[in-house]
Formats: sequence, C-alpha cells, structure tokens
Amino acid sequence: MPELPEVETIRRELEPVLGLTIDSVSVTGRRSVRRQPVEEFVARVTGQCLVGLRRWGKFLLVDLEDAEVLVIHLRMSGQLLLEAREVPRARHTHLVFFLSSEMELRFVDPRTFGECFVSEASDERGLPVEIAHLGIDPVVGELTSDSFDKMVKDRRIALKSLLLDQRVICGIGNIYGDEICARAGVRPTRVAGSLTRKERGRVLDSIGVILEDAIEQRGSTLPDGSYRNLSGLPGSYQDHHEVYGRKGLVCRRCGATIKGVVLGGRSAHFCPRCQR
DNA sequence: CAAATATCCTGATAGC
DNA sequence: TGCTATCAGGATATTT
Repeated sequence: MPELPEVETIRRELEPVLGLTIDSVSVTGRRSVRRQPVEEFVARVTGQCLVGLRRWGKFLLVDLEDAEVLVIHLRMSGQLLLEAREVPRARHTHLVFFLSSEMELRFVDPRTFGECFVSEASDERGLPVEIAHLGIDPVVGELTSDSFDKMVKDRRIALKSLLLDQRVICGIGNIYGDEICARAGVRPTRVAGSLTRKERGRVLDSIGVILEDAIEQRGSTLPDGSYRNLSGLPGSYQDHHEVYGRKGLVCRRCGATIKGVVLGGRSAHFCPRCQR
C-alpha cells in the first residue's frame, strides 16, 4: 500500500519523463478518472508537456503546462509503471499515457480505489483545490516542534489515529504509523494530548527518521506485492519493520511478543515492553 | 470532538 | 481439489 516513501520513490524515478509530452491517453478503466468526465480529463492532458513532479502526502502531482496539474493517488493497490510499448500490459491497466519518448506510463489498479484527475494549482502551496484540505507534508513542509506540539495539544485522539489523519499530517499510513510509534517508544493507542514533552520530541524525530530511512530503502513491499516501483521492482524497507505485520513475533529489541490491536478500524502493532 | 461503522474492490489465504 | 468466507486498507460519509 503506497504511503509517502513509496510515492516519493516513484516521484524520483519519474524524473526522466520531464520534458516529454503526453501524445495521447487511453482510459479503459471505469473508476480511475474521478471528479470530472473522462472526456474532459483526456482533453486537458493530451498534448501537454510534463514540466514538474511534486508530491504532497500520498498524492503525486505532475505539473503540466499552463499551471495545470495531473493528480494521481494510488490508494491501496495502484501502481505506476513506465514501460516500453512492446511490453505486454499488466492485468487491471486502466490508464495509459502515450509519451513522446515511445514509452508508456501505465496506471494499474486491481482494487480500483486509486484515482486520477486534472486540476490547477490554486493555493499558496501549489495544491489543487480538491486536495487543499491536506495538512503538512512532513518531508516537503517544515514540521517543527512548535507546529507539532500544536497538532498534538489537547487532542483526545489516539496518537496513531492522529498521525494517520491526512488533514493534520499527510503521507503516513498504517505501516509507517506503527513504525513511527515503535521507534518513539510510545503505544499507538496513547491519547495524543497525554504525551510528555520528551515523548513528543521522540515522535517528531521518529517521523523524520522512519520516513527518510524508508525512502532510502525505496519503500516497503509486503508479501502481497501490492507496491512496486516504476520498473515493477520491490522496495526493501519491509525488512526493517520492527512491529508492522509482526504480531506474535518477538521484539528484536527486548524479546517481548509483539501485540496486535484494532485501532480506528485498522490493525495496529506494538511492543508492550518497549512502548508505553 | 472522537470513535466506530460502512463503503468502494480484488486477490491472497485460511478453513472446510 | 475446490469452494467459500475472511481479511487487507486510504479516504470519506455517516452514525453513535
């Protein structure tokens, strides 16, 4: 499931398409283009030059000419693949962008939760109005101890639920939410507002360290293989997970058994000894 | 305000 | 072997 590190990996790998033109686009999926008619989407991307690549949270933003922005969210099972024309298309390929380099940028998405649309940069952050509700991106934006303290202050919500709230901080999903809590030594169920200064400091530090390490490892590819990079290759950060997916296994730090609980309708994992 | 629940969906897997 | 039930979860809307 692509979260910030996976989307950032794809963003970086897409750099070679900058300067290319979208000669045409084929839309075969019924659900992948959202928020606008397919005809409008096709009209607005066709013939456009790809001039920039940005990311905000889990959204990939492809800047086109004239301040137009192609917005892509992979959600659960979405994949972007950059492949030569002669390479057979994967099952569940819903969109194909035919680039001027003879390569195809393909949007593959078995569970069809992902979405693409074209909009225009509107707010001061350059975000289209459709995603202007997003909070700070912890890698692109400047997440300081002051701004983080304000997010946490007086909040009665569980820490992990807060970290997963895209309106507050964006880009963190179920995997990295668990890993950040683990590194910080704080249980995901802890009421955010009850964190001590020290704990807040550790959480803030862990957000940065975990995300940066995961980007360096080109993200996490789970056994279901749902995330693959632009070339279809897996990431390697899954080998560094301390708690996510390790329910019932021993904590590598202390030997205690990793616990699994349901929090906000999602699975949460933590070490009952290392995390308080 | 917070948490729980439902929704969208397919594929992997566990159980019979 | 083969079927069926279950689970996975990002974002959002609705209910408690």
